[in-house]
Amino acid sequence: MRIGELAARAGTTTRALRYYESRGLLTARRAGNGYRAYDEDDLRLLQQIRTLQDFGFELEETRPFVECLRAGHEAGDTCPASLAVYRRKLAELDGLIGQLQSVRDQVGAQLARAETARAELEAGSLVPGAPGCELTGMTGGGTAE
Amino acid sequence: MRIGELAARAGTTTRALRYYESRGLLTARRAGNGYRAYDEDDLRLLQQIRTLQDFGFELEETRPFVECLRAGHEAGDTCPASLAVYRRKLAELDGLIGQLQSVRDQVGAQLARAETARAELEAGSLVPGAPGCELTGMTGGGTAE
DNA sequence: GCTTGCCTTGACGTCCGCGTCAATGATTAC
DNA sequence: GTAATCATTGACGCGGACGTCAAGGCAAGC
Repeated sequence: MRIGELAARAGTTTRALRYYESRGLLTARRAGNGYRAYDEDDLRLLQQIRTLQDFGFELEETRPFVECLRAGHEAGDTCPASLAVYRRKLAELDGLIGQLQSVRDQVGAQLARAETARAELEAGSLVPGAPGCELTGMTGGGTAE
Repeated sequence: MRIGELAARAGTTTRALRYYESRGLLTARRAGNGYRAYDEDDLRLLQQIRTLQDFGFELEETRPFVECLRAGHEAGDTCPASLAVYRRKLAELDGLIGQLQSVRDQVGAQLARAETARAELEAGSLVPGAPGCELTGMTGGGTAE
């Protein structure tokens, strides 16, 4: 199997495969003409990399899984180093989710506050003799788009 | 106020301020010597930018807030465009949090599965006459770090 | 032969928010 | 005077995972 076919079968690009090779993952043997030659095992390595990449793992974090497969294990996550990466990633995800949730709550509170403030401004602007604070843009409740 | 003082008061760097200016946010007037000159209003603009940046907003997303303040409003989030950014950000955050939660759950499940598989392998390897599947690395339950 | 399509290596571009360095000029401290 | 600090513009670097282009070699169909 050549690089184009492998890339297609794994749903990625030849550029990515060459990049992985440059990083020391997914090394390929060469055919007589200099073309990279891959087999089904390489496809499994690549699928392992892609799965983890889709999860948001960095390339370096996939290395233990790849090495585990290269060592002959039937799954890339049976080796201790892979489990350690899983655990680190879980902790990292939990921390990140917590941060994002916190930001989400703060932004939500700001939105609620600002909406209330605007509603009061608009109510005031409808009263005769209200102060001259211009309400630029759409004054109605129109939702853009 | 010159650029160094403004940066210090806002807890950022002169480089960041020049970058904001290059993006069209936070334009400064110039003193006779060519130095940038800022006032308290600029500090408020900058604080608005920094707050949103700390929330993870992209620079472009802070623009409506800055323009709102420049238009004379007492808060940057009273204008409709700012509210729209808040709402988009909330939706974006919700989507992202959901994705991360999904990934977290999948990684957690993979970890549990792999741990179980390893436990069974180790149990098997303790039995005389077990197949020759090498368990490389730490075989015990040692938690690294 | 010719064209088309795959392959090779090498190198620069992308995105974003700056960091860092360089060379030079203004201000301030002593 | 002079040294230290602050300012200016310009330009390159970074990280991560590639995209994209260039210039050429190899293979297959007609």
